[in-house]
Amino acid sequence: MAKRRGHDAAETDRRMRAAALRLFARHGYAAVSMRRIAAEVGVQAGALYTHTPDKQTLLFSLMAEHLRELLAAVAALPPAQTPDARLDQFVDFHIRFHRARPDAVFIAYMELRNLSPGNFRVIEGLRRDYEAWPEAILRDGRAEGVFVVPDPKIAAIGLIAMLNGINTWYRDSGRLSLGDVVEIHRRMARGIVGAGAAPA
Amino acid sequence: MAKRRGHDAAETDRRMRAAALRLFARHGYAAVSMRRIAAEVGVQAGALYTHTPDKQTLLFSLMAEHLRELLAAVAALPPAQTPDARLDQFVDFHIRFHRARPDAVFIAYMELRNLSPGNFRVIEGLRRDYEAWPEAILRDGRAEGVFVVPDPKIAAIGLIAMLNGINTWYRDSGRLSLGDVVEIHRRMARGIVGAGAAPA
DNA sequence: GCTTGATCTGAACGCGCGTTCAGGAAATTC
DNA sequence: GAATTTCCTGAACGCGCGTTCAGATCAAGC
Repeated sequence: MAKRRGHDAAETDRRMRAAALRLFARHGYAAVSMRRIAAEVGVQAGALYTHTPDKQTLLFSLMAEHLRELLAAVAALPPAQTPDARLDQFVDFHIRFHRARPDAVFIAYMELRNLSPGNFRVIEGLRRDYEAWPEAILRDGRAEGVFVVPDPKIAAIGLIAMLNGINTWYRDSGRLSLGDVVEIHRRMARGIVGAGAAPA
Repeated sequence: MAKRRGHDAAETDRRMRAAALRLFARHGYAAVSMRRIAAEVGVQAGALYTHTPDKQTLLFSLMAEHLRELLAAVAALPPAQTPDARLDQFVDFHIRFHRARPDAVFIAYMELRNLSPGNFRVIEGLRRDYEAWPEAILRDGRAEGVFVVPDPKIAAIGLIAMLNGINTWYRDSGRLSLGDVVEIHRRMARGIVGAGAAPA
């Protein structure tokens, strides 16, 4: 537990990933060089290769980490009973989880085309695993007769697309609080699944 | 009207823009070189600079052209009377217009960060002009008492986000026809605005 | 058929890219 | 306190980048 003076693998690793996340989100994978990431970390470019085999793997691991955290978090939600309650819970969870990680979300959606084919398949699989959660809620709600959803898969994807849009415009300093935004989208989500809006 | 043999400005111009549109959409602005665009056109890289002052302006003009076409098209829609009919019409229009131009749509949403600040402001303005169309429909519907929309601006943005998601998964060879997709999203759009779903 | 003007070629400019690697420095192990 | 291990530096590799420009080519105008 001696004090380290700059040669701490775990710390450099953390810094590298944080810098890459921010820079990839801000400027795009192709536009960010390893030298620039290294400069943010405070090392020379070559030192990064102690912590990642190459730039492509760095991108992939950032995306995979984000999606695995997302899946773990959604799986850890406390059980809710009715489809309505589960939908409300999902909307709240999705908005808040994604709002807390704008850079990772941005990368996970925008940099798919910069993944190698094999890495792309892995990420796509994780994304589909996540989409299965709202889809199951919609399917169950339809089976119980409380939702009217012609196509649960498309409705789930559409719901996620709508919720993801929030990250492009929401600002903490804006007109609406995050709680307002959640409430508005809960209502719209209930509308999408034909659950009938709550009384005004 | 003599037959040209390779030195036709208009033709080269058209080819350059078509190649840039496709390559930017496929690989991203930063990852596509002027040499690669030139190779698709069948000229040397230097020749492109007869047709665009630089790469940045080429990207901007592709985005601006797309958005101006979009605005012209939405303005040319035949008038519809009720808010319900206008919403149905908008959903149908948006889906079909965007489906017909996947590359331009992709670029207009993904390459915003590669625009210079001045160009960015122009494109953002055009996008807001478009968002004003569905927002007006929602606002009018609420004024007439047929829509229940707490926040028309957010609902309009959410609606567009949901509809834009289609382009990421829809394939002509898929399970659903484009007509099916339109119908499903018309229903979900009516749900978002609290218009009550049509009978199953 | 010569001149003009538009269009393209081909080479060049300086620069930054991802990645590698020999060697040095510091912490850890014995 | 010597040996080992871990992490980093600094230089280098070949390559492709956006852009420029002098000169070639060719259709159009007179």
